[in-house]
Amino acid sequence: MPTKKKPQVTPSPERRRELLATAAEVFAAQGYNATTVRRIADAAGMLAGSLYYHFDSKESMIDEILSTFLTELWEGYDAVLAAGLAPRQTIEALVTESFREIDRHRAAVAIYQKESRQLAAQPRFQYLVDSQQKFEKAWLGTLERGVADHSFRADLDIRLTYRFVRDTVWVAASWYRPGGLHSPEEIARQYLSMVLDGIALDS
Amino acid sequence: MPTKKKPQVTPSPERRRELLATAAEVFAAQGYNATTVRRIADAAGMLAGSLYYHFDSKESMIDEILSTFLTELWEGYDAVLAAGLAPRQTIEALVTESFREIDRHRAAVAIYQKESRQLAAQPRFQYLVDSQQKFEKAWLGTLERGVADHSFRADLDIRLTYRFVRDTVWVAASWYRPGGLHSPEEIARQYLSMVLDGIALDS
DNA sequence: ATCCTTCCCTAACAAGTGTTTGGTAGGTTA
DNA sequence: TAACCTACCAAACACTTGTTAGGGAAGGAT
Repeated sequence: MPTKKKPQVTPSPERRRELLATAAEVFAAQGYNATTVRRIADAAGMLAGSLYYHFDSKESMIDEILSTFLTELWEGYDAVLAAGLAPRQTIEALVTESFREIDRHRAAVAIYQKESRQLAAQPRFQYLVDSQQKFEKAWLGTLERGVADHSFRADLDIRLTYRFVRDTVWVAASWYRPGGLHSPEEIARQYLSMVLDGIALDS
Repeated sequence: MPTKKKPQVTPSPERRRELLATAAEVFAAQGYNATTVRRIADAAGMLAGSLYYHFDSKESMIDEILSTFLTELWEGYDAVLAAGLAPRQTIEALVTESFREIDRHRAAVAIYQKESRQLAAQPRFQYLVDSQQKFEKAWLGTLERGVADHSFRADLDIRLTYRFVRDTVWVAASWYRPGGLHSPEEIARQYLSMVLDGIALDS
């Protein structure tokens, strides 16, 4: 069989996860392109070349970081969407789940926010496009159902509303630090309160 | 005087502005670090080295793009803040002004969003930190005044509210395209309606 | 004692990076 | 006509980049 022979090495998955975690931190802090493999190796306490025992490229590092995150994210989302909740309750559950994911995958979310648009252009990262479409479908659909059953206002541009809700949730990853004053659930509660009812005092 | 002698050349300011505009587009599309000077030169129809007749570094290009944008932004903001409006009207004016700036400086805003955190670490870009602090002061102060005079809800974490309002406005630069269906003022109106009154239908 | 596997190091590579230097075509001024 | 200025090109520079190849130390298995 004259296929490509992978080198006969078997790095431990735990070590890989450790290295991916530190790589994710550096990517999130410096940006993917601005991050050199030497910088990652530094943070991991080894030399640049040694990373290639565990990964075959810098690109597959960010690939694994993002795909792992998205897999977990969709586990949560699919569970919510399958629960058959009313529109408003669905939005509440999705937002809460999102903040939990930000809590668990802060670095990955930050990377996703910054780099996904660029990466999505490459065929290798097609799953980013797929995920984004699925994402839009879920949120837009829920909002539309909510307008139909009079949970949500009908006088707003629905796409504008979608982007509004989506962005307000995910940009939180840029400033959120786990272990802060507020739990993910508390932040979700306040965000939902603002998004649903507004910050103005009705008089 | 044994100081550094600048080369005795005088590029035209109009050509500089043209080149900065194309550079800003490329920076916004590809990211600052991922953008090579050869790519900018390509887009401008010249060779990489020729850019150095007009600018002395890639860094001073992004520097000039951002500082020009911030100067104009603060002209608008300062006018609003000096008008002595009530809190709610101040917020409305600031948001509207922000969307006008996004309309005028779409590329610069996108660059600012993506790169400012990184750049702010360098002494050369200290003005980014200054601007961000002034920004926070203006918005937080207005929100606090609004809570005091019962324009805004008092049951929300004020810093969370600040980040919420700030982010919802500026992330729009990532998807906004001038000449679209909605004018900046129309987008501002809808955003304000959502932020102030929420997307839920009060029943 | 030998072998094998895991994990990292040393040292280099080719390609790409921002930048510099010297030159030059074409227009304007003297 | 000569001098000059603007705006660019051509070609190289020093350096950084991601990546590879070969080797070796440690430890468990045989």
